[in-house]
Amino acid sequence: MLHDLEPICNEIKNFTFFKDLNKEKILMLCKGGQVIVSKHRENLFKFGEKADHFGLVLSGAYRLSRPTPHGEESVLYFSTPGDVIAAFIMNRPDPVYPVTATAMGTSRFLKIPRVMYTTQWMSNMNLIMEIQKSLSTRMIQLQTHKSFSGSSIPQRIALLLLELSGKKTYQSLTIHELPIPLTRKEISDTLDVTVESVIRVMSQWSKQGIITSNDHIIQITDFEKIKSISEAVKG
Amino acid sequence: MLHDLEPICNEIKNFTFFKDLNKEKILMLCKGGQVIVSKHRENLFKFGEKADHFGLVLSGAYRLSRPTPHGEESVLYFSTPGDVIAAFIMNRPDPVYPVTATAMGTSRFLKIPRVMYTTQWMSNMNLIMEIQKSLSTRMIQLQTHKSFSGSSIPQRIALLLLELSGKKTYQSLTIHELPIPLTRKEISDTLDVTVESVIRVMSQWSKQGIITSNDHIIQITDFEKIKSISEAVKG
DNA sequence: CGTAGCCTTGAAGGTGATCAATGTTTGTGG
DNA sequence: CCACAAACATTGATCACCTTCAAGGCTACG
Repeated sequence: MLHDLEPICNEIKNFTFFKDLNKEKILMLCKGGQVIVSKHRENLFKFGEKADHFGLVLSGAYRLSRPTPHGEESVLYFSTPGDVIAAFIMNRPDPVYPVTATAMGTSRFLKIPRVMYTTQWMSNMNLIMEIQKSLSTRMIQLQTHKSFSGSSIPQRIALLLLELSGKKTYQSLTIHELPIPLTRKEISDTLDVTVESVIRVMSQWSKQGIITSNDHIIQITDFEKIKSISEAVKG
Repeated sequence: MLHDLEPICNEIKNFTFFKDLNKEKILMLCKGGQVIVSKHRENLFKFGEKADHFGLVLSGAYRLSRPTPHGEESVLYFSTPGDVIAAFIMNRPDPVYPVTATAMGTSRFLKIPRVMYTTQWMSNMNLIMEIQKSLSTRMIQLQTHKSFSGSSIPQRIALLLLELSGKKTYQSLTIHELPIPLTRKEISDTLDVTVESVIRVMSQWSKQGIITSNDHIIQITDFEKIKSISEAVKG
């Protein structure tokens, strides 16, 4: 079992969570781990299911969402490589997944049994700090989204694009490309509005040359314009 | 200094966070702590300020909110006695408060220096688990709110009342009284809608005898009705 | 006793949802 | 490799819900 993880070890040792750890320690933390390859739109786990694993995004991306009362999906987060998923509920009494995790394109995930968290992970001070840091970042992000929920749809889309473009590693001076391929539906589910509304705004922007989109890859071509829209105050 | 905390010790030793700790240990954790008495509408700290303290709600309640782009306040959480506030950002590099904390009526707060968190609190496994549990609860609650943001205002108010009534300790069979006195404005700021909308819905309910409110104390008199409104699916 | 915070009601208007129809792309199995 | 289904994108028309604006009353408190 441990030998299966050897190649993975090299892949993950540069992730923030493991930055100061040696190979042996990493193998300890991931003991019993298993690499899952997800096809596009395939679920890793679903909202409400018994949560007996947590894990690490290796490649691709996963969309974390929840069903709404109307049968829609409310997207809460886009997880990219290096993100730890579902860890923070592992020390609850009888945990269930608070979200559905769906692959966006072919993606890979290192699935780790729950006990590893409560025993190995929790006894590592550095790791605890990192987990709490990433948790607080997510929390603050959610709160930011909430505080913008009263804004107009164009403003909220602009803010989302800026937020996501900040995730990217490489930054060209003029063109900002989002690191994740996004459908209009995914954007609308993130903002909890209808697809039609998102399309109306974004096709307008496309015509005006503010953004470009090709095969779900969105580029911000007029960064300043998007920024000013995101900052607009009505009244 | 330590002697000042002696009486506080008895007050807090029954809070969930300290349930399995003896007096000495509690005094260790709260060393350097200081009791703050807040008047109604007084701020403990403000969004964006340098965060060098965290702490514990002793009595009363504090409303945690953030400013919105329109100059409104977006209420994120109501903290009641026993809640730990601002702890989860203490191990960030250069922390600022992610919310404003405002007293709702006269309230008391035990303010603890940041270093206590990174040194004492973080080295206590039980405490870490409790912190993570409460953090994940708050996180899930925020996510739940988000997923309901597409629902109608009556439905969202109903859900909020049910959620808050669940916080109460004593449960009469028929009448459910909210543990926190709430203004319509606070409700509207929690749901990020206008006061007028909230008033229109709630005065309707008052007339129909579904709820009663007196001096900001809200009682749910027809629990089943509120429940059915909260579960309504349009279409 | 005046101001500040909260509650209330009404009228008008707009933003975004809903519904419907159609085109495009992607993926799958015969 | 084609046919068909499924997911995604687009556009227009209609309308409800909620915001906005305005005006007034109530209560608490310095």
